[in-house]
Amino acid sequence: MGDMNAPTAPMAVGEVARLTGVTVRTLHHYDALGLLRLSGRSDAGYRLYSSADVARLGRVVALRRMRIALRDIPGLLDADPATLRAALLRRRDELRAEARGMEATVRLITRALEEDDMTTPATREDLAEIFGDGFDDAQAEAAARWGRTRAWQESQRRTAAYTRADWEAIKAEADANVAAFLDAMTAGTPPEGPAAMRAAEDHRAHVDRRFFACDHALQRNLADLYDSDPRYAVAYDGTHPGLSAYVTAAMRANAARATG
Amino acid sequence: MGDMNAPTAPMAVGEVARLTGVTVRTLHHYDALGLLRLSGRSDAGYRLYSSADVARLGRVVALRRMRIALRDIPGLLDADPATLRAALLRRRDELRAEARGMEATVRLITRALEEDDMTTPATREDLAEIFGDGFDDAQAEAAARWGRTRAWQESQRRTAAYTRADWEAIKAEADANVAAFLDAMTAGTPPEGPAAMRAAEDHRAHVDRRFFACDHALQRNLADLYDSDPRYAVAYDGTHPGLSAYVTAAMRANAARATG
DNA sequence: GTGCGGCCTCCCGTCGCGTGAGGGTCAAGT
DNA sequence: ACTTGACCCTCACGCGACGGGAGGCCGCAC
Repeated sequence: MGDMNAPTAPMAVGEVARLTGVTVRTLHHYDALGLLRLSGRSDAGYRLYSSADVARLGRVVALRRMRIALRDIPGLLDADPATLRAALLRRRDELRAEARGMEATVRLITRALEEDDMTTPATREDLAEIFGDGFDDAQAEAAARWGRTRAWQESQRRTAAYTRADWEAIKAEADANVAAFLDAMTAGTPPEGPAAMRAAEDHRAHVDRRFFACDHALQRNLADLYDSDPRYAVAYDGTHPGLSAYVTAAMRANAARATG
Repeated sequence: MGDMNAPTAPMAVGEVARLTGVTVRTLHHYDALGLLRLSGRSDAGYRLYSSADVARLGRVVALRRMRIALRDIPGLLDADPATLRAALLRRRDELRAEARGMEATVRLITRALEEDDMTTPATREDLAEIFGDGFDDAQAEAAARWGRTRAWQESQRRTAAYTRADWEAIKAEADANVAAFLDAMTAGTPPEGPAAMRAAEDHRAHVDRRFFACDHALQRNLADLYDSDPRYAVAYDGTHPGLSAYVTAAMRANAARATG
């Protein structure tokens, strides 16, 4: 009366797909990767899945729900619990890191939205947040020292319109530049060396684009100014002693190289 | 004395890359996409970036830090604030959704780790969590009703070893199956229609793989059993009246189709 | 015999670049 | 004048996990 072979009758892709919730294309893909050593083919070439195959696929799907990479899955299907555990721990850490990255981006966008970052100038609070507290004091002191120079006035005029996004880009550029100088110094190359020259030229271009027209003659003046201003020494040497002297030497060497 | 053209001298890719913190390859890529209408080329074919180009690139980089897709960026660089705002809001929502997905995966892995999901049988608490409270009662009632049948005993023997991961897969399969029946019913197709036949056959295969050997003869018995047990009617009809009768009719039709 | 649905095998597309291969260009040193 | 060595160029493949379509065979029902 009952059909005796039905319970173990192998299934074709469509049924397996419906049973497991994956697409037919996915089954093809897994087959192409050799992830499923499926039990056979019909005469017409149809893929046939036994219930053991479907069970195996179920474990694959479970691992995929944990976002385990396909290439790691074959090694985990028949792994001992300790190996599996280690893999899951590692993947979990990676996912947490990714999620944190996403949330950081969400916060970045939120700030951009709240503060109309991209269109309105940054506030003093923004600047303090980006560059650290004490920014106001430094600003006032700088104004007192150099407020009458042309360069300062041009800088003031230009930076007044900078948005928070601008300032963040500026800080990123400045940080990269300091890192370049630091690399050159800790590598033991002299301030006249090619690495320091590149960094000094980058620095000049940075100042020129962001603050005031700064050719190589003015770069020499800027080096003098840095040397004469303890704020710069503190900023550069705070973490790495000797860096400020290295930087100003490189600036002079670069200026000399360019102007003769 | 000063070199008058330096401040506006266009830069080549390497310098721009160092200034903005992106790679040279990225600049090539943006150029290929037409994202940067850069000001020109040198005689040798070198890309030349004016400071305006670099400023534009800076805005591109700022948007990329917000994980805005490259294809959306051209439209946002010169967009009015409202458009930009809308795009940022949309992207933020997407990122939040992605982050939530990641965290859900993290929780999934955490549970798998804590409960040794993949190797040890699930607990009653697991089952209550997956299938809802009342699972215990239902289990006891079912045992009282059908405890002496062979099918029940086989089912008990097999399910005893199922892990939490197994049960979650089972629930996913069952949900998909119910959805298939529901689709067939709401589409107005009869219980003997092809869609319902597929769903009924899937259901039989599901039971066969997961619980007890279930051929088409036994499927008919199972339909009788469903009709006789108010728990099934409640489970199926709870959300969609008439579904349980539709399902058992389909089961009988499928059994008849297969056994004649 | 003729649909129609399901199955097959390629093979291109996705997204944002990384990473060569193979070859010109440019400033500096010999 | 020649050679480094550091730039720059243009292809073009690779990645990860499939989606989707073209073109064609298979099987069951009318």
